[in-house]
Formats: sequence, structure tokens, C-alpha cells
Amino acid sequence: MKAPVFISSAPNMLPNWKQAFPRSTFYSGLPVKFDDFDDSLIFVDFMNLKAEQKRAWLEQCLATERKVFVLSPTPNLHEAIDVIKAGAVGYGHTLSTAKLMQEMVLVVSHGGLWIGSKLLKRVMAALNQAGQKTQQQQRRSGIERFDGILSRREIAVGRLVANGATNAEISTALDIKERTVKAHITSLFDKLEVRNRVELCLMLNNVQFSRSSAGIKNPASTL
Amino acid sequence: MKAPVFISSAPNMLPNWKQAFPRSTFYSGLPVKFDDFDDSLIFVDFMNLKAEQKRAWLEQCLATERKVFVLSPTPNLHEAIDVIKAGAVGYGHTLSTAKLMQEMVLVVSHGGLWIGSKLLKRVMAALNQAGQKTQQQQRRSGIERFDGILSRREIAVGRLVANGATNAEISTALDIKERTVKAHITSLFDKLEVRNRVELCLMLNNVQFSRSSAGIKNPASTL
DNA sequence: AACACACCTGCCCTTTAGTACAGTTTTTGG
DNA sequence: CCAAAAACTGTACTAAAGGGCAGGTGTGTT
Repeated sequence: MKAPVFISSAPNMLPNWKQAFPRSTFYSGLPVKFDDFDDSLIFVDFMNLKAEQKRAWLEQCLATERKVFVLSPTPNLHEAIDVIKAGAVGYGHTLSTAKLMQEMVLVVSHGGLWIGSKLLKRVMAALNQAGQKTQQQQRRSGIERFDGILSRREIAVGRLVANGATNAEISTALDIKERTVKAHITSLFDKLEVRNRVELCLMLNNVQFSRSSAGIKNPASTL
Repeated sequence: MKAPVFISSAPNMLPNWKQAFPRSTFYSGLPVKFDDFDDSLIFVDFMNLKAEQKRAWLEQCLATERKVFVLSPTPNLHEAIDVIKAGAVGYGHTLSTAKLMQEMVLVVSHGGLWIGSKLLKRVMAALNQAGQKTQQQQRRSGIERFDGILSRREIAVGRLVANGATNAEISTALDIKERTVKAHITSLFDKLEVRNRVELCLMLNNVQFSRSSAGIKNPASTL
């Protein structure tokens, strides 16, 4: 098992990380030269970050198409939901013990999805009291819904499109030519049967939309 | 890693089980002489079982104080919650691929708790929906949120954009020239501080998005 | 009346998006 | 190893989006 990479605002690796993965790489903040390593797992620490920074950091890590494990000094349900939905494969405490962190890596490196057991229990508990009726009305959410239909690259591109990125930005983010971005997007259009990137965006965000907007007679009158 | 034990109402091991664990033990239904093996993991298959049977089988397996992994031909949230709360360490699809099953075993044998990532995401999603309703008052959603900021016509156009309509379609729907549509849209961009119609669409649909897709410098390369 | 503002539009131009056609390279799985 | 899929890219083109400049109308307010 390769050593993961740590990205944190802290100046140095925390002792528990060091202990768990003595030979892992550490980056104090972004930007990070992702090309410098080929490890498939990134630990990103949310310590001392503002909400916006968290989003940005996570976004950048995910864009590398590596697995991303989020560490937070104050794990909470909301954030867990957010990061998992965004595409992270794990969410745990910044100060987890070395042993626990190794377990985490083991789990996620084998396709699992880790959130702390305490948190998981709370998830279960909350879900239990949230009522049975929510359970039937769920739709699968996010682009992962299309696993098996879409290719790795299509998913990466789709994620960015769904987030409002332009072709040029996607091209930069994934370090491929804009022409290639267009190719992936065209492929997404075909597979998901949408007409343009706005519809693609809606589809990937699970937003209901009518495929025949032209048929809407006079929506202004409803105001 | 020891081979797990399978308990199912099926007469024989399913091919995927066989492939994943060629030398595992198989029992067709209860009762099972649990003393016959010392493996620490039991796979119990819910196929063709009624609700009471499921509970009974699970109880018996758990009573052995071994780890129990539940397989279901029709995995669902409700059951996942039930079995995990009952003490199972995993819940997955009866027909999971051999590779996936090996990963499941790896995860649970290291103290992890497995429920398929898709299912977990659905759990999260459900929690998300349930939480929003129970927690506080609903946030205003949709374009009405911008009453007083946007003009009557801007709202009308915004609605259609948010639904995936093209300028030509909006022009037809509202019976105005396309140039006018563009004017309204430009105005929307200014007022809502978005860069293009995809972002506008996201904003009007209350979808979180990072306004700094451009801020993603070049995560995949050395810039 | 003078003013602000919403609404509407034409001309013309630039930038993005999207496609057609054609190809090479890499990855992947049997 | 081979075949197939996925990934990548070029040239060139059409279509759609977006915006600057310059107007027009109407309504309501001071």
C-alpha cells in the first residue's frame, strides 16, 4: 500500500499522521504540485479553513481524480454529507489515532467509503427518526448515479460542467485540450440524452426540468 | 484471510460467491452447526426469505458472536438500517461481483462497517432531505427568492433559463426578440453576479457551486 | 416637465459551445 | 498477445451565447 498524501494548513505533519504513515508526503496548503506524486489517496485537512476554502481545497483535490479523504477537527453530520456528496471517499477526525487512520486507508483503498463509526451511528439514528417515508422518495443523487454508464473521464468532466465550469476551465483543470473536453461533453450529451450543457448540468444535479421548454406558453403570466 | 461461510436458502453457492471464495463453506439454510467452522465471518443471504425468517436467521448468526454480513437480492435503505442496528457489520447485494465481495471482507475483517457506497450515499441524501425539513424553516427556493431584486421580465426569463431553455426558445415562449432575451439575461448576470447561463441556472435552482472554477489553477499539473 | 426605470429592439461584433471528419495513443480485459 | 474501449487531438466549420452602441416606447414619480 502506498503512503497517502497529506494537505493541511498546518506547518507540519501532525504526530498521528506521521506515526500512521511515516513516509507519506506532506503539503502545507495549496497549491500543490500534484504531479509530484502518484499516490492515489489524498488526505485533506480542514483545520483552520473557512467554509469557502474547504470547498475550494476539496474541489481541487477531487479534480485530480484521486481518492480524497477529508479530515476535520470538528467532524459533524452536515459536513460529512457535504464532502461525501461532493465525491470524497472518507470523512474523519483530524486527530484520529494512527491505527485508526490505517484502517481508514485500508477501507477506502478497497472501494469502501469511510465515515467515523460514531458519525455513522448518528447517521443511522437520525435516519431512523427522520421517518420511514423519506426512504421511498429518494432519488440517487450526484453524478455517481451514472457509474457504469459513464467513463472515468466523462465523470470528471461532468462534475465540472455541473459546477458551472467553462470548457477552457475544464481543459486547464484536467490538463487536456479543449477539443478533448468537447469530445467528452458530446459523449455525455449522447449518453444522457440532453441537448446542451445547461441540461447536462441540471441532470447531473438531479434537478427536474422539462425537455421541451419551447412548449411553455406564457410563464410570465403565472407571476 | 480466512474464507467466510455462506448461509443461503439457495441449494448451491452462487457463482460469484464461489469465484470470490473458492474454498468457503456453504450451508443451504438453517439450522447450521456453527461449531463446524471457526471462521470469523458469516455471509447470510436474504434471498427468498420472508421478513420473520430474515430476522430469525440474522439473530442466529449474530448469536455466534461472529461478524455477520448480510446479502440481499434487493438492497434497500430500510433493511440496511435494520441489519446494521441489529449488529451486522455489512450489507450488500447478493449478486455482487467476486472482486467486490473480497473487498467487503477485507473491510469488515479490519473493523470496518460496509454498506455499499451507493447505498451510503443514498443514506446521506435521505438524511439531507429529511434534515432540511425537520430542522429549520425552509429556505426560500427558486427564483421567487429574488423578488424585489429582479424585474418581472427577468424573472420570467430566469425561470426558463433555469429550466434549460435556449435563447431561441425563450424568445418564442415570451414572444419577444432573441436580442431582448439576451438583454434580460445580461441583466440577470449582473444582478446575480454570475458569469454565464450555467451558473445562472445553478443559482436559480439553489444548487451550491463554487464560483471559482476559474480559481482551480491547474490541479493536475505543476502550475 | 423632467427623470428614473423597465422593457423592447436593431446592427454588428467577439467569444463559447458544439459537431463533423479523421486520426493516434493508452488502457483494459480476456 | 489481441481486440475493444477509452482517451486524446487536429482542422474546420456552424450554431449559440453574450455584449457594446444606439436607439425606441411606456409608466410612474418628484
